[in-house]
Formats: sequence, C-alpha cells, structure tokens
Amino acid sequence: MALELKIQPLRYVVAVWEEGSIHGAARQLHRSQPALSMAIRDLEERLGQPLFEKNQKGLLTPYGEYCLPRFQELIRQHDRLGSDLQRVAQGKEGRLTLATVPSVASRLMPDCLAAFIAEYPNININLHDENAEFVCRMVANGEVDLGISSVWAQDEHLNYTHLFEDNIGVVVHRDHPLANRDDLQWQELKNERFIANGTSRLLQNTAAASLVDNNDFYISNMISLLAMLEAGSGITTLPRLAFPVDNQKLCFVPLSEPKLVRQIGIIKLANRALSPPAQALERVIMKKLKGAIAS
Amino acid sequence: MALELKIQPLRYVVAVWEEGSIHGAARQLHRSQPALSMAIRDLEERLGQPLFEKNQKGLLTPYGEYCLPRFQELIRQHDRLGSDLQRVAQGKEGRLTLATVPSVASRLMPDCLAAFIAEYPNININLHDENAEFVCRMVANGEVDLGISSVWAQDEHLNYTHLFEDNIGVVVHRDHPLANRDDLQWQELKNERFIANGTSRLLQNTAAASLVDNNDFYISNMISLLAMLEAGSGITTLPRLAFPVDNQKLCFVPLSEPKLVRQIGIIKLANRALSPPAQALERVIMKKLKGAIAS
DNA sequence: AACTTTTGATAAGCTATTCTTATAACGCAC
DNA sequence: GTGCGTTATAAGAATAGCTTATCAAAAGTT
Repeated sequence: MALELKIQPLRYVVAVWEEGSIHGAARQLHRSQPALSMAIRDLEERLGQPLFEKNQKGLLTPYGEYCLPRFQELIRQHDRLGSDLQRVAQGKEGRLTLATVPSVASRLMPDCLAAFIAEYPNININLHDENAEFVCRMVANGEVDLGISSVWAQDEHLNYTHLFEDNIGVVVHRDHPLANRDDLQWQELKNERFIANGTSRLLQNTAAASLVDNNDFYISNMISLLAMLEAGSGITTLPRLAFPVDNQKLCFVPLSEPKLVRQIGIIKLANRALSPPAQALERVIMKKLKGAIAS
Repeated sequence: MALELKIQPLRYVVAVWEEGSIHGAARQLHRSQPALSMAIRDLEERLGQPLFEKNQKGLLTPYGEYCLPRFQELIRQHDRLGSDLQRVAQGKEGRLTLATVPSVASRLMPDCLAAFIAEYPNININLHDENAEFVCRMVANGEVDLGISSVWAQDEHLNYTHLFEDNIGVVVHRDHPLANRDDLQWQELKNERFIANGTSRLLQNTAAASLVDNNDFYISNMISLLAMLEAGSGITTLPRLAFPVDNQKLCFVPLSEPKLVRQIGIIKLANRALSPPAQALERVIMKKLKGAIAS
C-alpha cells in the first residue's frame, strides 16, 4: 500500500528530463545508461504510470509533468535537510548555552569564546553567569549545555572534568598591615572585620570556616564589596581569579595555612552526549584552560 | 560530500524513539532487531554524531533531539507525496479537461460524466463545447486532454478513435410537405429556403454540397436556428444527435441519397500519453458510447 | 537507399546493501 | 553472584543496484 519512494531514482528522472536523454543524464551522473533505464522503469511500474513518453525519452507524459516538480521539491527538501544536519553535526551551526561562575565568565570566557567563534562563526552563543550552585543546577536541569564552575555538591547526574585550581586568598587594602605579605595563616585574621561574599562558602568545612561562621557582614555584589574594601572597612577572601587584576587600592594575599583552592572544571550531564557545538566549545576550553593557573 | 539520506533508516529512528527501545521498534516494524541496530548505527556514522545515548536507547542525544522532528518532517513529506502521486496515477485525483462538439456535450456527456464522477468523485472536470475544428485544435494545442468530435482535418499529430456514426438529415417544420417522410433525396430540397448552420460544412464535398454552396443564409446559434425553423421560414440539415429530441414543432428526416453521416470519435494527441484521469474517462466513454447509434 | 551514429532495451553477472539467524556482551534486578 | 531483558556483533542469505555486453530501433549521413 505505502509506496516507498527513494531519492536516487527521482534524481534520475530529473536528470533525464534536464538532459533530454537517458544517455546524457547517465554521463552527467557517472552511471551507466541501463542503470537509469532500469531505475526509471521500476519507478514507473511502482507508480503505475509512465513518466516519459515511449520512443522519445526526455519528453514527459502529462503524469510525468505532474510528478516532476514534486520530485524536485522532495529532492530539494532532502538535500537541504542533509546539509543542515551535517552542518549541525559538525558544530558549524546551532545554538550553544553555557553557564559559568562570574570570575570565569569575565576573566576567561572572552578569550575562549573569541577562539571559538573564530572557528565556528555561525553558532548562537548564550552565556549565563551564576554562582557555582546555580551553574550546577542549570546543567542538571538541561537549561545549559555546559557549565564551568567548581563542583557544588556531589551529584551523580553531573560529570566534572577538572581544568585548574584557583587559590583562595585574603583581600585587604594596600595600606593594611597585612598587605604585601607573601602568605597568611587564617589565625592572623581573627581580629579583622571580615566581610563575607558569594565565594565565602568555599571556606565552609575547612580550617578557616570560623571566619565565615562568626560573621554576619555579607555583601553579594562584587562592585559593592570592592568599594567597601577600598574604603578600608574590612577584609574578605576571594579566589585569585575573582580578584580584579588591575585594582590599585587592594592587595591579594594567598592563604597558606590552610592552603585553600577551588577546583574549576567543566560540568556536564553524565550519561548525556553534548550537542555538537558544545563538544566543539569543550575542545577549545580544554585546549585553552586545561592546567592553567589563575594569575 | 552530499550525504544521501534514505527514508527507511529515518523511520527506524522515529520508531525506536516512539517505542523506547530497539526491540519494540523492530517488532512493530516487522524487522529483526539487528536490522534496526545496524541501520541506525550506519546513519549515525554518516551524520558524524550519535542520535541515541549509548546504554540507554530510546533516549535521544541533544543532536538526536535536533534531528528527530526534521526526520519526521521529511518522512511526512515523503509519504504525502507517495500517496498523492499514487492517487493521481490511479486517476482518483487530478484535473481533466475535454472538448466536444455541442451536440455531444449536451446529449451524451451528461450520462458519461455522471458515470465517471460516480467512479472518480475527486476529479476536477472542465468541459468545453466548440465546433469540430476548434475541438481538434484544442487537442492539438494541448489545451484539453481529450476531444470528442468528428475529424476536422487529417492531422498526423492527432489520433482518432471511432465511436459511432451520426446520420445527417433534414429538419423541417411538421406542417411542411416533406415532414413525416421516412427518407429524402437531396434533390427534393432544391427549391426550399435552406438555412445553413455550423454543421453544414459536413455537406461539403458530398453530392449535396450545392445545398450549402448556393446559399447565403447562415445562423450559427442553435436556439435562433430552431426558432427560425419553427416559424416555418426554411429548412436545414443537422446530424441526428444535434436535433433536439423533444421538439414538438419540427421533424427530422434522414437523407437517403446521398446517405450522409458524421463520424464521431475520440480525438487525442498521437505519441502522447493521456493523463490518468483522461485515461479513466476514455475507458468510461468507450464502454458507454462505442458503437452507440444516435437516436 | 545503404551506412553510420546515436539512443534505448534487455540479459547476464557482479557488488554492495540490507536483511536474517545465531550468539555474545552488557546492564539491571534480585 | 544468577537470570532476564536488551543491544552489539558475526556470518550468511536475499535483494537491490550497478556494470558490461549485446541487440534493436531511430535519426542523421553520404
């Protein structure tokens, strides 16, 4: 009942019509003449009507005239789909969504994405910056293809690929007595006014946890936080990458005891393949950031 | 480069997705499980990306999710085209144009077309009535698929299939002295006022030609012609089929010397196949009219 | 008109695809 | 682990699609 059409014989019909003869079409398609003869005869039999007038191939029957544009239409749609799927498969086209923590978004992504769009100019990119927890959640929910973050919580549905470590240190005003030190132990901060921020939870469950625990001064916004510190109103901790490189008034001093790092890596869904553009971006990121050291 | 997609494997992908497993899909499609496995793997390789997550078939990769609706779309278009072409090939759908002489159009076509549309209700029919010359010309020009007419002129591009003969006779008022005769010889009409009409050229090159030749009274419109005759203002000749059956005031008397007939048959283009609906109508016409005698 | 050239049809055989059966490997539940 | 349900793999059969060779028919040439 169904009548299964194959694309190839339809091409033959169109070529014969275009060339005006089976021979010419066969030459153009790099096929032998009987190949076309037989394929077209088979198609005609399956349709139940001849497409070409007998004794004068190249001239369509009325039914053939009805069929021809429809054949061409299906061939067009087929070919369009074929090349579209191929471009998407190769990551040359499509949509890419990713989420990173703000420091990565502002310090590392510009370079990565520049390299990416140079190679894949037709990808629609969507970059979210959120805190580590939210990045993981967006990946887990499928809201983004890829995340770059520290692991927030062990989640068996998520897969973490390590990229580099980011040292955590203390941020103080350059006039502060602790400034210009090469390293610090957390106990030296006991009497400082500590301002917690979004990254402070990295101290939880570490030796320095009490810095945060005994504290109720919290500023989430980075700009406000820095302004506060620049005013000399306290100190905070930040991962090095989150500390603005060109800041004139503040100093970053690594913590040596305990030495604290946040692990930055690629977060993706476990047991789930990446979309082709995401695969491509992952390759770029791995090449650029694998083993990099925040500076 | 091109990437040739075949419809069948696309169906497999859709079925696996619908059924949630290769096994289920294979059962539904009456194929073996490896057939689907291999076809899908081949497709994935050709695309360059997996469509299904490994270890959990039935779950699409992001790329697979991109592909699936497009596969379905192409399959839909393919199937729609297939059934459309099949319906058209069987003459169940399409467009049919034909031209006949007016007498055939009004006396014979109603029956024929009624029988035709009973069998082929979805054909768009277009019936022209024109004189024999014009019918032939429309067929020759491809303006209509089929003509029913007498042959106007020998034309090697046209093909004539005889259907029946139509006697030519004299039409007179019932009060006329010649009325109620069984037959007539043309000489008996010499002194009558002869009104020529569109069918009078059938007398050309016959023994009765002088009836028309020596005459300059011509009425093309059948209604006007009949009104003229009913008023007793003259006589004319008509093929029997062109004489209205239920006319109360006029009589039709066949010519016996010379016995004149017009040949009515199907006119089509030589060396050209008919459209499927035209083939279907031709069958109906042959069955209904072949050898019929005009009465 | 005979001859060559061009074109399409047919037959036989080869190859690649596509399917089947049989069997192994895997993941999952118990 | 064992057992069940599923998928992957291997080997072989069926078929679809192609090629070469050949013939027949039509069209163009001399």
